[in-house]
Amino acid sequence: MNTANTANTAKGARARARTEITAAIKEAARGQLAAEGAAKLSLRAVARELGMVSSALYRYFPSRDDLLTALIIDAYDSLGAAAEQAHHAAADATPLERWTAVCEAVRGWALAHPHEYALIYGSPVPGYSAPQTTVPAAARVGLLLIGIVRDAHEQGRLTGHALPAELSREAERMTADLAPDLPPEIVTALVAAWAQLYGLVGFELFGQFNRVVEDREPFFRHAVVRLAHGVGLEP
Amino acid sequence: MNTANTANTAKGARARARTEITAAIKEAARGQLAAEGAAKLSLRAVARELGMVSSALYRYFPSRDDLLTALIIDAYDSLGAAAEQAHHAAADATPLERWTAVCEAVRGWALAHPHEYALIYGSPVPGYSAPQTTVPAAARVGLLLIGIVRDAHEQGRLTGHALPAELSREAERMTADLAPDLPPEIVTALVAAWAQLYGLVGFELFGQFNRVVEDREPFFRHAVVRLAHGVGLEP
DNA sequence: CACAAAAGAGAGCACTGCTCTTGCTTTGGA
DNA sequence: TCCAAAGCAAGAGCAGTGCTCTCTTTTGTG
Repeated sequence: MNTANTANTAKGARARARTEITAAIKEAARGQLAAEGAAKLSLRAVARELGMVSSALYRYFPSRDDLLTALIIDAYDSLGAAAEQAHHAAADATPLERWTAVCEAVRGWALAHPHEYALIYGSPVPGYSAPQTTVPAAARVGLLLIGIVRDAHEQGRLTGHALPAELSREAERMTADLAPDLPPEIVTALVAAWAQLYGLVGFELFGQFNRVVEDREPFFRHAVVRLAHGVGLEP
Repeated sequence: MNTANTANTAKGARARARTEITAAIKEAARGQLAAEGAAKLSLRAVARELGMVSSALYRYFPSRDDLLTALIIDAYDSLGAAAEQAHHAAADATPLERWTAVCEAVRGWALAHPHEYALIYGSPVPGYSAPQTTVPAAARVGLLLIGIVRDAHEQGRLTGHALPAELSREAERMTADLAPDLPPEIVTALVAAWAQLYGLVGFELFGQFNRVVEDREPFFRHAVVRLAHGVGLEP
């Protein structure tokens, strides 16, 4: 997959055609995904759209689930890129403003790509267990949030809340894994806020807010600011 | 001629058989759901398991999606019942304790019925739009949380946070709909916490916490207490 | 009892993911 | 340059799916 970068032109025409066709397949599949959802993504329909026969597709993706996995990775990357771009555009703002910028970028991307969002943050596909390949792409938004909180911490703009004793071990473990330079209570709150952010987005996207929350943008913005407060970010 | 009874068996044998078979179908479908997930729920397999032919199933459910809808309603009810039972068991405790009891019941039910949880809080099925019939069942947990917060409010154990001006209209609309006796800032925070709760549960269930949060029970408990604080519940 | 309504059985349609075999084209090394 | 090897597309075919239609059997009731 991501091995054909530098040697792209050096490789023969065949290899180039391969990456091109692979991209075309993903493109067509993404189209079906956006139109009908993951459940109705049909290899045969993709093949038809590309003017090939269904069995030819198996030269590029060994199974339907592998195609889905490729789309999942792309979706994570697309979401991560959107979040990073929003963060970059707010680079000079306060940590709280950068936090909300990233969160709103996540929401915006989700609303623009509902089926792709459902693919990565909805129910996992049948027997599929997220391959390790998705991890780096999936981590991008989280890393962004960690970075924002780290900056706030360095600026002395953080106030934590005490942790219960039963959680201290796990909090320290998570801290060592994710951000050893931050206090454990902050890291814990950050991880929870990370999950809660996707709760807000998912509820809006999957219709749970129908007839409950109507004017969602200000609601989301406020919820996300309160989320930041919970992590310790001060205005 | 003989026996104009039908008083004790008001519905007749046929109607009873119908409800029995309907229940058996749902039961078998639930089994497949738990074993393989919603995507692999096959009408034919259900029929096979029951010793009927697939076409006979259509006398009970007009389509596969209708079967799924029935399972969705049952799942909402099962989750709602679990939450209500946990709430009832903690009836004499403080609002904060009742809050955590309900939240932990939701998490426990989700862990015990992952595929059913995915059915109701994961990505919606292809073209399906939640029929209005699911609403009352879906609302049970939310009503429970509203009731807890209302009790806390009556006991004077609530402290709200100011809302931004852009949100005041929507906050008042939601308050009028959901809990006119509560302050709008509380209702807003409550709705957000409701969504965030499912973010926490979903991330654990769908594997987003893998290699991130290991000891999840204390993490969840603490997160849920902080959630309650965010709504204004004091210990 | 007779008759209409309800239920089951079976065949069949259009579709799916996937495999296997058969030819054709490109490629890289001798 | 030539040629075997590898890559690729096509087609047929298998087992499975949701769903519809027709036909037969069962069953409750007038």
